Amino acid sequence: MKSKQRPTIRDVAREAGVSYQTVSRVINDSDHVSPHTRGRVWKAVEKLGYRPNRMAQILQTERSLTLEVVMPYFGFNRVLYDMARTAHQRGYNLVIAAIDSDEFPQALESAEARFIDGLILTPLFPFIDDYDELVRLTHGIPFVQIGAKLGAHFPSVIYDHAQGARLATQHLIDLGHRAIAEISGPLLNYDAAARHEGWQATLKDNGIPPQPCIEGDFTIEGGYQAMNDLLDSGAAFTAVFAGNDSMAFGIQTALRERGLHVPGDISIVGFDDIPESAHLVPGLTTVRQDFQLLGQLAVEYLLNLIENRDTPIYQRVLSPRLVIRGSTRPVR
Amino acid sequence: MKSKQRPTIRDVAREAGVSYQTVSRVINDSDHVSPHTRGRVWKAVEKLGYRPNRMAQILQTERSLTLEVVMPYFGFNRVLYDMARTAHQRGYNLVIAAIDSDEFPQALESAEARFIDGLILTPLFPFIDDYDELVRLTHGIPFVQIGAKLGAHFPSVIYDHAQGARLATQHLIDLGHRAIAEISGPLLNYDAAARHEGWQATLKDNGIPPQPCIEGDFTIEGGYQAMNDLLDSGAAFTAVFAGNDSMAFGIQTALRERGLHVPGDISIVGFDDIPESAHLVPGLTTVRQDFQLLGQLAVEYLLNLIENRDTPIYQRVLSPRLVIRGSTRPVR
DNA sequence: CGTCGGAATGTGAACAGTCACAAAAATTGT
DNA sequence: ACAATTTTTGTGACTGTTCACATTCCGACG
Repeated sequence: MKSKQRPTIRDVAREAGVSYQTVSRVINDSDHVSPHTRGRVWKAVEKLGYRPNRMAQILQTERSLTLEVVMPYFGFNRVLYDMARTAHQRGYNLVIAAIDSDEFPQALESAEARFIDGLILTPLFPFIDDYDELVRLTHGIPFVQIGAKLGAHFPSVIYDHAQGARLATQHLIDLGHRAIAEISGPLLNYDAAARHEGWQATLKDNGIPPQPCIEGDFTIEGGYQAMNDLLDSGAAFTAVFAGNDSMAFGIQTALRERGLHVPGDISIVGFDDIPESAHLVPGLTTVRQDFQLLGQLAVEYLLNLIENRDTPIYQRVLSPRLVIRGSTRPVR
Repeated sequence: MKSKQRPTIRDVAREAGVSYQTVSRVINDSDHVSPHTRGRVWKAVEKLGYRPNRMAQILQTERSLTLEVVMPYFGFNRVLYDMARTAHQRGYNLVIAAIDSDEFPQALESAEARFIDGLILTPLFPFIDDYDELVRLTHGIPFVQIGAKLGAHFPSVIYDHAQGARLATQHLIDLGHRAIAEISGPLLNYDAAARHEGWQATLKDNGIPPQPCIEGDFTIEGGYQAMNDLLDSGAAFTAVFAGNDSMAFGIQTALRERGLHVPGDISIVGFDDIPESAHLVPGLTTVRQDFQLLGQLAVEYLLNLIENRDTPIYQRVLSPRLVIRGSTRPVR
């Protein structure tokens, strides 16, 4: 009696007195196995504590039931867990490729070698907006991009950031503001750029001349720094549109240090509606995105692409909505 | 000429005019291959665009170079990305098992079947504090637990939360506070319980009678709710120790709504030092933990356990530190 | 009563590598 | 120059599973 580490399909077959192929059929829930045999096999599986060797299965089937999120530090960390959860519910695993942008091609090579079934991508340098080019790079592995450019012709799930920025800016204009500065996110980020354009367009549509804008980096400290720069520049404004809520936190601190009151002197609108924003003093008026939903939709779309070859290719665009709190007030 | 999908090691061998074993040696950077042959093989690899099939390698070697984080929703989401990054730097992948507590045993079965090399665990119901029991459940896969109980005799990386709570409470006492309430985290969470004990012990050490405590859930809304409950109970206090910063946000809102001023009427100390805390008004005095460091140390320890069989088993305890900001002030 | 159809089961050959050992080639010492 | 040694290369077997196809079994029907 040899004591092997792990029982194999053949051990189970011997135990149950059937062929290994029959065991394979049973564990794969295949048709054409008599209930009687099925029972015997399961009993043997139970008795030996047999678990199929996933790697052998993957080697044979070329399906790993694994999705990979390829993303740089910058961005969507907060959706990771929810994506993993959605994947798990459909029987998939989710692995994170935490890469620098220049490792993108290698990461995709590696994904192919590991039989990754699908990819969640974020926009990466250098930006690639061509579907065929992306298909080539991903070696034909189905993918969905989050945070893609509006209008991209490949599978993607995004928020309409320009629209969100329009809501925010119009809200300020409706309150009588005309001098509306912006602290934008990094403009080579599509989301940041779209918000920036929405702000610009809304000003223009309302006959307001161009207003000052400083580029931040989406962090609290970056917002703080940018607002100080803006104040130092001597620009006059009664309201600020912040590229995201984190920067709004820093902006608010910078204003307070200069003796400027929110919303008495300056109104602020943010973007994202992170949980803390409702509890700032005053509460932050902001544009809400549901990141959890975004991650969930992206994974579900990806799974459909994997499991139904004829799933159509589209861009799903979600509409953000304005949440009005205490940080905005009619201009004096 | 058959046009196979993917070139295999044998195709490369034929192309380079060597045996498949030699190709295997070259791609594994093994010794005893002449520079000349090595060159020929690499050229063939290049020419055919050969990439080793990871699944075949794993099947044979029983090493997947993959770590798995097994965790429920509750907890350490924010360290995911940093752990993935640390793993990546050492050539490992990281997969997330986003499970409910009752799926714990299945998750570990599955990990074994996928030849997961190491596990990052968080405490899960039912709590298991026995090393041998954990080894049994994990099928001998090396693991490191984060957020383990202080004094646990298995590989773990934690902060000393009781110590952090002592720093926070002593700080309030030094400011003259004696009526120091607590809004704790969920007490069956080890971290929350340790903070709670640190608070209690410090009061006792200073000859202060037991103070009111309400159990929250670590969320902003939970903190808001708990503080309202505390105020409704009619308890008298001049300071609050919050189980974490998120709850401190909710607590501050609740106090403000009741017309109580921070720090004028009530001082608050939080725990974690999330980035937003510095930008609350007033800035939140809190106990700082470096989550990034925690994740990084856990992954590094895990990799050592995997790669050196004789890595000692220990609990690494990090010391949090108090960050004093505007939310605490001497008692009136 | 032979044979036909369909369900149930079994067999050989992949899948793409690595390991252990055998064989050949190159290097060294005497 | 020849045996001893070392380095380099090759061969057979094996990892655990699924696929494609072959075979057996069993009742029903002409």
